[in-house]
Amino acid sequence: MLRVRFAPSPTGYLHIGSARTFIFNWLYARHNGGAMILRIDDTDLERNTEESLRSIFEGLQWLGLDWDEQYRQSDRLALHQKSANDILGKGLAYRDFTPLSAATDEVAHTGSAWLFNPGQREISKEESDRRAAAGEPFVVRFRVPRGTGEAVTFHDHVYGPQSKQADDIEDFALLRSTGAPTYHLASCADDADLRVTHIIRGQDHLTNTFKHVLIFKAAGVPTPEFAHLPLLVAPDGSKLSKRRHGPIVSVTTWRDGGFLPQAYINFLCLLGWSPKNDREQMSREELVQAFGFEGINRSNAIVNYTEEDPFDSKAVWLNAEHIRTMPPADLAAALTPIVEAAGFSTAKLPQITPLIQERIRLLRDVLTVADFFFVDELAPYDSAELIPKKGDAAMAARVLRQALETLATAEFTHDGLETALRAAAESLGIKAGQMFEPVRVAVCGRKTAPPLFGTLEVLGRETSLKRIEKALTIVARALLPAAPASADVTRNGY
RNA sequence: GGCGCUAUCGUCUAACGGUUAGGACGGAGCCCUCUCAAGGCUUAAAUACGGGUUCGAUUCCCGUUAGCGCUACCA
Repeated sequence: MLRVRFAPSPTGYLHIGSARTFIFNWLYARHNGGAMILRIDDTDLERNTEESLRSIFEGLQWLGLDWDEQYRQSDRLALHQKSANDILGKGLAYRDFTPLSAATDEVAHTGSAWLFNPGQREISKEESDRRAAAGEPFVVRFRVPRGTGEAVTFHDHVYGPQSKQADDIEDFALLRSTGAPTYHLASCADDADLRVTHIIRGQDHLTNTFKHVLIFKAAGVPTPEFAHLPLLVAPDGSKLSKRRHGPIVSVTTWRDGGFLPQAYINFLCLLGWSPKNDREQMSREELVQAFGFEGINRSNAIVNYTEEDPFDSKAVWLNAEHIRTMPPADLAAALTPIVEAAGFSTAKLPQITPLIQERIRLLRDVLTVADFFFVDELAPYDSAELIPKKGDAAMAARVLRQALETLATAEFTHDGLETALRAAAESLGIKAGQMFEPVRVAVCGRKTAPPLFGTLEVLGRETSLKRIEKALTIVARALLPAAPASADVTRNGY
């Protein structure tokens, strides 16, 4: 049975890179009918926060991907300690009694790589046991084989065969002086105990894997398969961090920015993985179907963003593609919480949605693209906006008066409105566009808006007429001769 | 410093050792059109550098350069 795990440590919000690691693990599990394990790696008591834990679950919940089993490392300390003591008992690890301060000084002053503290490896079992029993503090270190010329090797499903001289690996810690396990030990002990068959994680763990292979061998358990993922980095190539790159590294920022989870997952998958057939927009099912280690890339991928454009343009495009191709009813449902949060009624959303579906790229765009459907009173706009191309204020006034008359009796359907308004334009002897433009501005408050007939239909006769009347008064004011008495008004008007 | 990994358009990427180096986003232009979108068409834009191996290297090998990672009693 294939088993994979995602093991975040609750020391921050859910990071975009972590989300992708989760997604790749999930895809691999689902593609192969395996089990997905969520393990909270909370062995660093000092840095763990409940807030962070909440944020991780919040992010995963939004992605909408499930898992089959869930564990918390802090519940499993006994297992970790037993594992470390087994290795110690076999003589494959040793106690290091070097005081913490002395050790750090050593590291700081040494120019070359630190490998182990002098003298500690040679302490006899008897002396070691005696000093430990006497209460002297120590850390348990792995006894990395030295001077034997042997290499630690493993095969990575993404990076291929990996090898490193044991002599280049330092005697890393297994247990701290508090008795708490280190990440390396806890991670391996749990992976073994949970029978994880494939470890899929960030490439930042590639060199740690040599240590892990050593631990698995020492523990006498089968070594899992490995697949390391290229990292997600900032445009300057540096690691994405909240401090340097801001909220863009947090999954919730994308959620709040108006991304569909499916589109976000789709985008993340395309960063460092390719289906190799030029497919871009893919559903969750298609991703599960297509996913495999063969498509994973080896070089880091940049998440493109700028101050002005916080979201990668490809992510935005992909989101728009998903929005355009989803059933309107689903889109309306996705839009509902956003419209509600803005304090508007969602009653007309089902009719509004088809009009904006191919015009919004992020869900929150509904608030800027369809605002005029929701408000009672249009925001003030410049009277000049009402003047049609190659026309003047007088033409605008004529158009609006005609529109008032036409719309008072026209059938309020898309086709009925189109016929009526086109006929109205003809009767005025102007181009259709010259007719539509003032009406559009009158009912939408701006020139850029969804198609006019559908818009009028959704707005309804009453609101449409009211807004056109209002526009007419605005034009009429602009048409007033510039009499001395109204000079001030005119000047202020502009 | 030591060790490890990586290197194709601005970005994401494709290319059994043989292609006019392909696609997508973004950019530019044109078409369609009631505005905006969407859609269609066109276009600019890349194999980091230097050596090999080979009839032939984006592809294999070596070196250089650059970037990233690890080098903690963090994960």
